[in-house]
Amino acid sequence: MTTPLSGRKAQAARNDETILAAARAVFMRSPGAPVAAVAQEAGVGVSALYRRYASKEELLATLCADGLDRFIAVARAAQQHDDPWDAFAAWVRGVIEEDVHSLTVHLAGTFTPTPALGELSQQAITLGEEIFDRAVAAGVLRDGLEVGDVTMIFEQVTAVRVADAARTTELRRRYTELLLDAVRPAAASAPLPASAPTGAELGERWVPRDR
Amino acid sequence: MTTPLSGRKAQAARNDETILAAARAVFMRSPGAPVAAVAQEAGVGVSALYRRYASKEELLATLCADGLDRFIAVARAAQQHDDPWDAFAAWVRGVIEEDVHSLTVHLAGTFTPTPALGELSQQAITLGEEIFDRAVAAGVLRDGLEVGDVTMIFEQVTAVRVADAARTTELRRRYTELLLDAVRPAAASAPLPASAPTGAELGERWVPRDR
DNA sequence: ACTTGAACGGAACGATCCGTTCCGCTAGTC
DNA sequence: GACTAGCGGAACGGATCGTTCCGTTCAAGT
Repeated sequence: MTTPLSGRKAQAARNDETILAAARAVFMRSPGAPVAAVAQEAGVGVSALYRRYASKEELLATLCADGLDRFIAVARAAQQHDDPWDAFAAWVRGVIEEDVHSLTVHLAGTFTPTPALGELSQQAITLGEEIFDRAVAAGVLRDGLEVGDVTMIFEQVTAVRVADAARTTELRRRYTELLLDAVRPAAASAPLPASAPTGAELGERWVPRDR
Repeated sequence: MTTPLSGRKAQAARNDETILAAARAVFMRSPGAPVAAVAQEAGVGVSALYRRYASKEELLATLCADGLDRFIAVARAAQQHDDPWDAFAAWVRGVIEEDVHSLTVHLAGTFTPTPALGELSQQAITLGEEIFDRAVAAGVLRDGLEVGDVTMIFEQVTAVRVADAARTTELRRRYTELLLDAVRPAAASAPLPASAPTGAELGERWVPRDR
């Protein structure tokens, strides 16, 4: 069943994806962007958008679920590696590459979470723990490192951003490798100070923010 | 000359510092905060604020200059270390500790830069280069690392933030040490990909942003 | 004691932004 | 050729925020 190039239905169906892609691009760039910016990026009017989503919040929730899906897909693919370190590195690189962090955590707090989102997020967390624990068991991570640290690494690399999008990707790759090096046992010059972020600390960003 | 506890002049002088400190705290927490938030944090009315600064922009510029001053002070202090690595580490730790990055780069682009600010910033850059080059000459940094990378490290660690301020400081210390480990020669498993950010890329954030 | 005015608190104003709705048009479809 | 799903974009209403303004207070000067 190939979609015909013309016809109203086909056009509308194509718009579905165009709009979602535009929303992803825009909100990744600036999480607080107005709805009109998404419409402009997609080359459509605002009404095309509101025909599909009842509100901005619903669009954001959809995007967030989409991000979690990607996260889970990346993690599952990474798990296929035989070597625990390769799996770990593939997971980290993949999450950064797809900019999944911007799509999830940065959007969290801008809408009231749904139960479905909670389940997806729980699944993502579990997958991450599996990959991490395997790496720990294999002794390829430095002492004292915990899963929460990896989340913070995502957060930190995601903060790398310059005007040019392609260059941003390049730079993120650079610091991903830097941090992957940092996380190996050979890098440790002393125990890390303080304690890794707890699940509660990482979870607090899901509650709606005041500002 | 001790300031008397009472008297209008004394009260006003005390307010000067209270307001600046409040502004620092508020804008470090959220760079786009309204003026009223600063007034509230300082426990004064908005008019006390506008008596001292002609506009919000002027307040931000003052704060930014203050941040650059701190940066320069930290760098000068770090330079006193005999050991090049100690100097480098002290510089990085100090900048993170004082959260100078939030005070400068995060505020940049929200106001039109003044020439004086440009000079301060140039001085800060030069100081950083001196410390960095000394470390490179001593061979205590991994191959391929450049000064621009250090700025990005500041940016990344500054992105670490949780609700509790004290805990944020702790966590930032943790990742500062992680990244300091990463920049040492022992950590290098392979050359870093891509190239370090150029001066132009780092400078572009000083031009006023559209959003 | 009385006046004065610097300093201030906070309400009010006006501009801007943004989510959402609505109206008129277009172009497939029957 | 009439009908209507889908759409573009102007218009609306609410919220936010920088700035101004007015009434009040209280230390200093007489």
